[in-house]
Amino acid sequence: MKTDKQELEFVEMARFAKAMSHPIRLQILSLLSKSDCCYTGDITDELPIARSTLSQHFKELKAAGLIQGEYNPPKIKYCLQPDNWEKAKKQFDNFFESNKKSSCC
Amino acid sequence: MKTDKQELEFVEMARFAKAMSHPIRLQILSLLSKSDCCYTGDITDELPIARSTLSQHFKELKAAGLIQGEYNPPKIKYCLQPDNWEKAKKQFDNFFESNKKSSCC
DNA sequence: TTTGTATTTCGTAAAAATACGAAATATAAA
DNA sequence: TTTATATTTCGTATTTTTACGAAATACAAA
Repeated sequence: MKTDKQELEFVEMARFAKAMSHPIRLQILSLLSKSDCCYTGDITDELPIARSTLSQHFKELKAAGLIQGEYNPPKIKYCLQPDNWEKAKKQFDNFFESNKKSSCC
Repeated sequence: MKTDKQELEFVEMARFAKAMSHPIRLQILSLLSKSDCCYTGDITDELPIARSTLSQHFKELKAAGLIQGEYNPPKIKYCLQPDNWEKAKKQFDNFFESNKKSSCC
């Protein structure tokens, strides 16, 4: 069914939205992009939050597929995950586009 | 400071993202738009969920400012909230736009 | 006035998110 | 080998989210 397909799409999009539903995580994503899409510095210099908490946020962004990390202890290099990033962008674009503000209200 | 301004923007955007972080709520938003941005029918016909649960989802969408409802008991007419809808659209657009996939990864 | 309809609020329970500090991990540098 | 560095994992506590059924609400129609 077509409906089921869209329902699955919504499930996936909701997962991206949830990953973006915390200010810290939006800041992380923004930081990653600003440093040419990757970041290696000490990110707690930029964010007022415990390291372990930050690590949890990274974990969630990774679980949602929005970022990826190369681990070379004691450093890690975090990057946006280009494919899913593009996918999320398209889903949101499309969602807002096909749900335009109309004149009915 | 400029940073604080952006932080506030992220707080607001995170609120929109959270409102959109559940498949049912995405379906609701989608339904509203498809029925010319408003909906008056029995929405539980379309969604496999208890009425009270649905009502909670409506409440959250309302709290986030994405929808509005005219209450004429026993019916309610739900509509997208055009201004905030537009605002959310722009925030997401802008966020993905300024965080483009680059060639670094 | 009673009945029907569509919705919300209430009470409750279970699961998930958020945050922290302490300890563990893995490598580089001294 | 010891020390320093950046990060994760663990244990824990608090708050928030999600879901349901039962009861309440508010009006229209019979």
